[in-house]
Amino acid sequence: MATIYDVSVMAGVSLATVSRVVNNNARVSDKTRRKVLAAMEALDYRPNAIARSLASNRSDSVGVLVSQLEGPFYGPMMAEIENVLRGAGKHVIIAAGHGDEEQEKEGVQFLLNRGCDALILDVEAVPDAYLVELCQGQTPIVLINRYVTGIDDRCIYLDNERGGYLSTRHILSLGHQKTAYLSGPLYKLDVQQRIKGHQRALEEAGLPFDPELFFEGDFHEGSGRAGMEYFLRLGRAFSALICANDSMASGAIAAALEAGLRVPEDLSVMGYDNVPFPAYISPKLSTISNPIDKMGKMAALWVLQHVYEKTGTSVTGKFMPELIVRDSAQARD
Amino acid sequence: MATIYDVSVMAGVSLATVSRVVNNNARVSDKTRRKVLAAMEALDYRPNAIARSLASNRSDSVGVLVSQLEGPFYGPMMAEIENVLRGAGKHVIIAAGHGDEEQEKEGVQFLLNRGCDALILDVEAVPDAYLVELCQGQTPIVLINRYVTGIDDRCIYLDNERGGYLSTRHILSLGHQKTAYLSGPLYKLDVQQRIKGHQRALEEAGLPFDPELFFEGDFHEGSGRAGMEYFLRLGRAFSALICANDSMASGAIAAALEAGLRVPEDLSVMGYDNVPFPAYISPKLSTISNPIDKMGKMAALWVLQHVYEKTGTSVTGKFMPELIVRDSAQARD
DNA sequence: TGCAAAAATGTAAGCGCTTTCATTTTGGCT
DNA sequence: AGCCAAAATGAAAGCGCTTACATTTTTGCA
Repeated sequence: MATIYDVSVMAGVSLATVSRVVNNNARVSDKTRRKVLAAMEALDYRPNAIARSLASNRSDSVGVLVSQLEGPFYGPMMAEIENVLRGAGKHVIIAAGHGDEEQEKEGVQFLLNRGCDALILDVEAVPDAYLVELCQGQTPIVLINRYVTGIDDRCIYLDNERGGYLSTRHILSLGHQKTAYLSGPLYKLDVQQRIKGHQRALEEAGLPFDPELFFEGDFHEGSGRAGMEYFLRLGRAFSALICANDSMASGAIAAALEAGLRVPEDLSVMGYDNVPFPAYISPKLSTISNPIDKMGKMAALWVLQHVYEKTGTSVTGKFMPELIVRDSAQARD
Repeated sequence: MATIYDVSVMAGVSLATVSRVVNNNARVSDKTRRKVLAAMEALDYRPNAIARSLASNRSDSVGVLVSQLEGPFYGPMMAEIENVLRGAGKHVIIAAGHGDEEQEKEGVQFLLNRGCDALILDVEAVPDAYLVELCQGQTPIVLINRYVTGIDDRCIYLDNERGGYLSTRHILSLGHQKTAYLSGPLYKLDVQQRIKGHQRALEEAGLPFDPELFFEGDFHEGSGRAGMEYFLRLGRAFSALICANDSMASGAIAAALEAGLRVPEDLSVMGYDNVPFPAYISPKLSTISNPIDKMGKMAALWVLQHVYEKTGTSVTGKFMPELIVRDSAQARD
């Protein structure tokens, strides 16, 4: 692999000059530039990103930490981030935290040690204090999908309380009185918020929250299925099931169908997140939009503005969920 | 940020000694080791990965290039790769090629320039020759989801011809005579292979391949829908639709249902890939397994063995698809 | 106790690049 | 031609680490 030194020798100039034309950040006479470019071409010279980072203390790369690589949720987000950043000539290094505090911290360290210019974090297991401290550090941080007081300006998040509210209000407006709630893991803040919204809607309608018709799942299809089976075993009547995400809703629907229930005729089901697939199969899932891709884009734009000093659209942190009415929920007969 | 120099001063030893205890690759007396570790602890020392890479010419990271970050297909693969590698203390840098030759090449360059110790590539747009040449280079390469003659030992792939064959044979065994085929982009090799298998099954049954009942989609739901609409508009009778992947199958089913057809009563549908979601919604999709996650794992193991010299399970390149019978295809009345 | 071999540690030269500062060249004026 | 500021270029000191090689210390054993 040719180095900058080889180029400088071939072009008959100094290292500094080659560096200047590579980085295009200082005046170089046309004649010299042409000589250098020719040498670069001839040697098929590729700047060594590692050496460049070490010397300049920047890497033109931003680190992204997500909970999972698989699943329908994070993919679009990563894709958007990559898109925006690549468009600006920056690169993305992705790591996974697996919703585990240790692994999340380790992932952050890894990205930091790799000299990322900024970090976009979707973390759920680390405590707020850790994040606040992280934000004091050298490397700029953006949080996605999480709101932490004290570093509001670094947070890009969905109003999950409102989403929970919208979902339940929709169900109630269809005339349902008895509803079951299929929740995500309770330690997650967004899960708690969704429940809060759910309860607010119930309260507003003068309906009680029934702790028995509540099941804590893990956001995966399997637990949706498990939740449905639990509710069925319970033997309590309910005409609508409100789920904390689409994956669990899918699992629940599958279980319901297998148990001989018709959806939505016998049971209305609401999802949450609006991930792609459930829109395409029968019954099409009514759900709450979670513009995770737009949030990813926003995070990338934040980085572009605050780290790479590109100007552009102003960055807003709070996103609003919307009700998406499809076929899985209908009016109660 | 503390450097190795700070640690060496605090511990009263040389740089080299600190480096030795950090890397744990040369004998250091217990007493010295303890002093150094104490200093590291006290200074909260974190080795700078960039500097380390530059000096040692390895990075403990492997680059992964996938076509897309979103969608149900690559997530599980990336997750498996990350899993295996993280378990071995290695890290993963992910880039996206977007199925575009230029972007794929650029992605490869990026990963190479970042000093990855090895590359795992899922590329579709670059020509075979490019890959063969790449394999001559310094950095070890593994190809996933692609078979290239001449570098067979670097390829981890699915027998797509067999998958196509299995899918169609299943449909034919159910008594269907008139089938439509919803293909992926024809320039892709795996797509061509699936078609070959399809045709072999037809031939074996003495049935003709009907070029009119053939539609080239793009692997996304939308084109599944479009394909279905095209077939419907055509007005030709067919009792089964064989799709080149699950996403298009989902789109096609949605369109069929909207057109008033019942699946599978009026129309049997086969998917391909066995991605998670369609298993959970009605009708559950019959499909062909594509163990992309296992292939990812295998690629990671290959790297572990050939690059980091860990021994372990032997690595096999060719994977066999399997028929997965669920509800979307049934015997013709 | 003395000595060679083994073990531990230190020295210093890079890895490939950026960047500050010094030096040389250029070009516009008089 | 001669002068000077501006432009172009070069020299060299790092960035934080690894590692070959040299040196010192320890160990085992006669």
